[in-house]
Amino acid sequence: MSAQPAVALEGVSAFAPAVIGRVMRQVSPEEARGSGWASALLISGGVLQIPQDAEIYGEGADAAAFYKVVDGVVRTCKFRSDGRRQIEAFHRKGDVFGFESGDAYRLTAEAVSDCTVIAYRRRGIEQLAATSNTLSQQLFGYFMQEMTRARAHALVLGRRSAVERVGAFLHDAAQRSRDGRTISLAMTRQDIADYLGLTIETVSRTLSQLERDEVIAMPVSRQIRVQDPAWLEDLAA
Amino acid sequence: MSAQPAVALEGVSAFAPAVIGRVMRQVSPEEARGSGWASALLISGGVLQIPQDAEIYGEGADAAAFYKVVDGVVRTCKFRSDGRRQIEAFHRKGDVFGFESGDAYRLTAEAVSDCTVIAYRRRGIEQLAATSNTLSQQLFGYFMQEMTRARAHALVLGRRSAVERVGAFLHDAAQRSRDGRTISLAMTRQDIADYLGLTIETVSRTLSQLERDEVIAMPVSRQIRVQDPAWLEDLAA
DNA sequence: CGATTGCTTGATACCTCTCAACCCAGGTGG
DNA sequence: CCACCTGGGTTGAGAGGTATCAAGCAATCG
Repeated sequence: MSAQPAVALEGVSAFAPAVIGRVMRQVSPEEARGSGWASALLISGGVLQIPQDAEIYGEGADAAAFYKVVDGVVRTCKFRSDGRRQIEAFHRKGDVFGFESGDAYRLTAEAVSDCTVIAYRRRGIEQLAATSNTLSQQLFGYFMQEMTRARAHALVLGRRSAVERVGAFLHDAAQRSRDGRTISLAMTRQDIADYLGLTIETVSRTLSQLERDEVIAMPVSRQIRVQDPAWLEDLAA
Repeated sequence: MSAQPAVALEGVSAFAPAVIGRVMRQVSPEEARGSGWASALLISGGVLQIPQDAEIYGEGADAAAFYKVVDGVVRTCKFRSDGRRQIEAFHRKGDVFGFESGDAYRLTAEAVSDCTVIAYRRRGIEQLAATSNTLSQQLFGYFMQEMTRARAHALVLGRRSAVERVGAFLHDAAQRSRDGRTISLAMTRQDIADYLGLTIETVSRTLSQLERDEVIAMPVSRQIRVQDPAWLEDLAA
């Protein structure tokens, strides 16, 4: 269960899931500063390598930083008392995650695959935003993106049938792929199921059915090619 | 399609459901300026009275304004090609809605009950935010609230059973009520169903079952009293 | 008063969950 | 090299819950 991420030169406290990671690779200054605004907020040593399935931060931990994905995929999720897990979002290269209104994280963030992320200090962000027009707009943009995704996710979950949910997931994934058709999945069927509010079996069955209907091709389970984009488009409408 | 929020004194076109409402009541200056920041953005004549079920703005319309609820309840929703409707959120007194990242609204806003809302100009908001620390923080706060709600809604919809969904809805509604137990519903069963991704019959049956189990009391269909708060609490956990 | 609207309740069909078996690829160890 | 194990994924059979179709009730309205 424990997802001590990682990676400590010396002793990582077993009870401090919030303290994680260390610099393992040097990222270029341009990459870290990203869109220009971030240098003032960049945490020294804030470039983190997170191994697969390791925790980046845990629910309830002090929300002192927010993060930007450089490489890999991150999931933010909630664990219920009955053991079920709801994935709120997958974050890919360029996405920012970990914004919080309160002092503590309300979700857990974990690495779906091996990841590189950059941590930015949260404290002082408002003051900086007030002095810098561009920073303000950048943050606003990231924020909007997060919100738009959250809304879109809620709309998908509001759909009742499994085909519609899986279809929406594929549609979204295809949109973000290079050519708009070829999807390489970093996540397991369980991840997809927990994201869509379905069971792993239903996800598997639905994908198989879509393959039989020649909407998609699935040479291996983690590689999906969309054969009939129009069909997905209609479903999403 | 156009949703000029404002305020036609004469002639409401029968074919322009988007053009609705007009100033019917004078709202005090303090009320309109609200938290102090808003006077600069307040649209002249921007206090609107919206009759029940009227549209405030439509999906696709130019997102020139955002709104604050003074009184009543507003729903933001999406209509699908198959005629189904998904309600993204209910907005109550003090809530702000209509934030958009792009130029057009992605959702439709309608009055669940007779409403009073204030419209604020969106243009120029970034500049203002950059010059005013307090405005920036206020907006940030509203924004965060919206995002937190969207996330919470997605988590509820990720839950599979009808009892859990209805329970979460009741829990939330009770939280916002005066005494934490007595709920006055402004919305119909259909609204609730479209918000929870269920059918009207399932919502009705679930409420009846909860009443039989003495978790709630329902003297009339729009009035619900929570008898067993702990039970709801456990369900929400 | 009949018509309409919002809501509840019943019977049945359908879809997803659950439980279970099985397949496959990769890794390990004898 | 092969037996074995493991984790991820697929598939099957049956149970259970929600959607669907249909009827009926109560309050409101013209």
